[in-house]
Amino acid sequence: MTIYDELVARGLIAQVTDEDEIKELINNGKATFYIGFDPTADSLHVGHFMALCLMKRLQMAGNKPIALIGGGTGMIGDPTGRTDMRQMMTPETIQHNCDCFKEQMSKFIDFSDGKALMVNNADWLMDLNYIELLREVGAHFSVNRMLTAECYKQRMEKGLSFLEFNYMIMQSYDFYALFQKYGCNMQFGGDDQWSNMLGGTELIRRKLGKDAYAMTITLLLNSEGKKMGKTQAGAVWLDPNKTSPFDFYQYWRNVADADVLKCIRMLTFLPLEEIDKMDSWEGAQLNTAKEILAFELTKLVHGEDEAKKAQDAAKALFSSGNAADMPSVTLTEDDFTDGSVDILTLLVKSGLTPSRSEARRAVEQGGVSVDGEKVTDIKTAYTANAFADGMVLKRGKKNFRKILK
RNA sequence: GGAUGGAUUCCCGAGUGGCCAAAGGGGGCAGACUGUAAAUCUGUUGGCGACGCCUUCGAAGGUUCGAAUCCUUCUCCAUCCA
Repeated sequence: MTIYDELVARGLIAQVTDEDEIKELINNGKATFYIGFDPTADSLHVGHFMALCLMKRLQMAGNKPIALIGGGTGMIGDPTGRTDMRQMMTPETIQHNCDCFKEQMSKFIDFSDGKALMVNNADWLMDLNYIELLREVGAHFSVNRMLTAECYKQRMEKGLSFLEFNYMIMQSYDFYALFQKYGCNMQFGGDDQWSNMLGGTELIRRKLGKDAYAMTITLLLNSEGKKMGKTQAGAVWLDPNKTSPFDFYQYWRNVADADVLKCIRMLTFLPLEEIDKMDSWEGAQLNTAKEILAFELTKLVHGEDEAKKAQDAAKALFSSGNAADMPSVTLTEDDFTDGSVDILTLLVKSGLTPSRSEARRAVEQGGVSVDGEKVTDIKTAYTANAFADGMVLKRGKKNFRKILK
């Protein structure tokens, strides 16, 4: 099976500019492709992970990836898919984020011996001269056409600043610059980037009279049409300090039935034959599929050891309610008043509830338990020796914390 | 630059002097049911030393016994005109 066919079978490909040409290139390892990452936060998240996996797949097939960090485009902000204006980031923040991205990426992609490149578009975008750019690049863009692009259409209602309007031009310029500098002949990106990417291929055609290609990756949406990898608390991060391996595991362990197979197919490196077998699974059996998904992904991101730990912890917690590896909190002397701590303080201290009011509610509604015993009185208090072996505090069905002294 | 409309709690959106910690919906959280799923039903959803107190209706002032509501200035946004 060729790499292209595999990508199709996994449902990763959304749109392509020239299918035959792209097949030819990537199947034979002749593509030098880039994917851009805008440094909007100090860690990569699940959305980026898809792109990284794709890079890895293509790299394994002999193609050369270029990871482009958007130190320059980050200064502008991509309006795509947003209804509000982006918060402007300071150059310092952007730089910091770029550094974090670099570090995380090098864990996934092999950058040794020129097998892959990492570049920052600040290197060429920051030095652009306005008048020159207008003459050289601006002349090739039709405002009329740009306005018909989906990403701008939405914003026509809510308002779009000239700053953000230029994002497409910057991204197009990136492709043009990479094409010339590194012979980069293909761009990949999320499906929402389609119009920005076409801007690049057009620019290359007009400026240089040469062909370059673009391909978009299917956005990972759940059955309700929302982007996956987001929780109420925010994105699911790849940085273990921002999203612990356990939480990361749990996120995938809890995906909806309707989404499991799609996720396994798109995100894991399991062989397709194996995945096809799971296709017939139904009902409770899907629970096993979720375990596989969660384990595989945690392994990819945090390594096998962490994945095992997360899995063991999860299994132990949900069966017996106790486990060695679970997020823990250690109390200090200061947390005790008159030698004891009350349940509300414990809930807040452990981070299981954000405020005492919510802690109170949780207890009153019967959602809190300690070592498997439901707590019903908000005045319940514990002395230091209750924590001798570690206390398992639980709020709701899925939030556990081990409390130590 | 001018005219008009607007900014309310996590989001949408009511409220136009006291009965407003602010309707309704969405989302979230908890409970029941389950398979750590979905759907459904119920409760809950600013904070706190909690039948009371404190902070919140874009920002800052002012009027008033009393302001999300009235006045002034400012900031931001949308639509139309230039």
